[in-house]
Amino acid sequence: MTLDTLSKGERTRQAIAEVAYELFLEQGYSAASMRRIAEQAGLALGGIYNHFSSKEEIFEAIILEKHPYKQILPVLLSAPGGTLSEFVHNAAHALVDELGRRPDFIRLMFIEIVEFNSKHMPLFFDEIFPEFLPLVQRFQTPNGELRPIPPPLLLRAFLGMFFSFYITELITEHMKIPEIHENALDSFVEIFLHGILKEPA
Amino acid sequence: MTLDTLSKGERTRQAIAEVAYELFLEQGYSAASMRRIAEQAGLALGGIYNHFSSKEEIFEAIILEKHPYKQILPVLLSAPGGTLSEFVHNAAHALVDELGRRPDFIRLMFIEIVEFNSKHMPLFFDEIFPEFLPLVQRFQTPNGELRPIPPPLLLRAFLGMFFSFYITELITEHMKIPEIHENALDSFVEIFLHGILKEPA
DNA sequence: ATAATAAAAACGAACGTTCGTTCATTTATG
DNA sequence: CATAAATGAACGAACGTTCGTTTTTATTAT
Repeated sequence: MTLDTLSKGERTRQAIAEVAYELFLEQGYSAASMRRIAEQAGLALGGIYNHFSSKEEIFEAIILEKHPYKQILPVLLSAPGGTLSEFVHNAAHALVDELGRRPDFIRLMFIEIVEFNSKHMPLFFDEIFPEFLPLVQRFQTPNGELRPIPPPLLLRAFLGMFFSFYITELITEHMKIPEIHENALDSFVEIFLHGILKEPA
Repeated sequence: MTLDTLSKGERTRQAIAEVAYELFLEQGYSAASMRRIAEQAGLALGGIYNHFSSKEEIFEAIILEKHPYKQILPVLLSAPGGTLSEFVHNAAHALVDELGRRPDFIRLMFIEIVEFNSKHMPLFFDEIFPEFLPLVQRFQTPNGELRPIPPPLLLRAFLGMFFSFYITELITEHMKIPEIHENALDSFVEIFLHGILKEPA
């Protein structure tokens, strides 16, 4: 996985993807040109096509690798918490913190929605969701405190809930009314827990 | 304001804006071409430039006219409610309902963020916020129940809070866990009221 | 009303760029 | 030495915008 063990081709491919990622974030998909990607990646225009068959294929590779859900996975996997309630609380805070540290992430979602009408999302969900499932299964014991909700649903609810919370913060961050936001995340956690637990926490 | 009283020029201008609005929503800003706008608006390519000096000027006109905040204004202005709490409750529900009826609105915001990095937003806020202020002033009496918060802040908090709630719903709507969402809006209302009132409702 | 007239609007070809992609060729790699 | 990678010119298409011209509109004088 280090630089030396990678073939020349693989290194170039990653350089292209990395540069394209930055340009897509800066300018959007259409406005970021193949010529500029090639230039910044340090190779000729035509050379890109030895590694990707089209511009959209570059974008698809980036979506799979850099989507916020993918970036957030290790953060959630390492969130502490003995009980389910503790874990949800910690995982939610860890997720929102991490997203706050990397506001660029969310733009990739926006770009996909605007320029592709979410057409890559089914593929993405199929690829990424299995990686999240161990999180859920950890607490899904036969007589546990969890209501019998299918794991994919649980997962989508969690991600949707706290991803949306982050977007909330993003939009309202410049409004500077701390009283309103101070405990908002914990309110979200409460609402979510109330939805998935047999007995209220 | 009827069709007859409008000059030919004004009618064409509106037709262009209307068609461009739909195309921008469908394809994004860059991908929607001037030729296609002209074609669908029923005039020649060059004719557009008798009414708009550039493609971006069309987008700016659309932002001012079709931005969700603008569309939501009359809905809020006509929301009933004797007390502030009642009004906030009704206004929040009216806003979320109206947005739910028109999911296209939110795409315009996404497009602006992705393709223009929010560069039109300051202009937009200056144009649109004064129109909202009567809403706030209605309840800002010297010894009222409202904490002394500057009206623009109050306004931004309200719009941010319930706009974000709508986005939440948008993202999680296909997840189908009704238990979680049933009373979520009222939870938002509670949180918001707790933030702006001297005494809890 | 009708005709004259100046202004507004529509036309469509053309401009210069830039786009994503291809390809024959050369260079570098393993 | 065979294969992978890089080259850069070239392709056709599409882009936003301009411009000289024609047509339509709205206003004025008859």
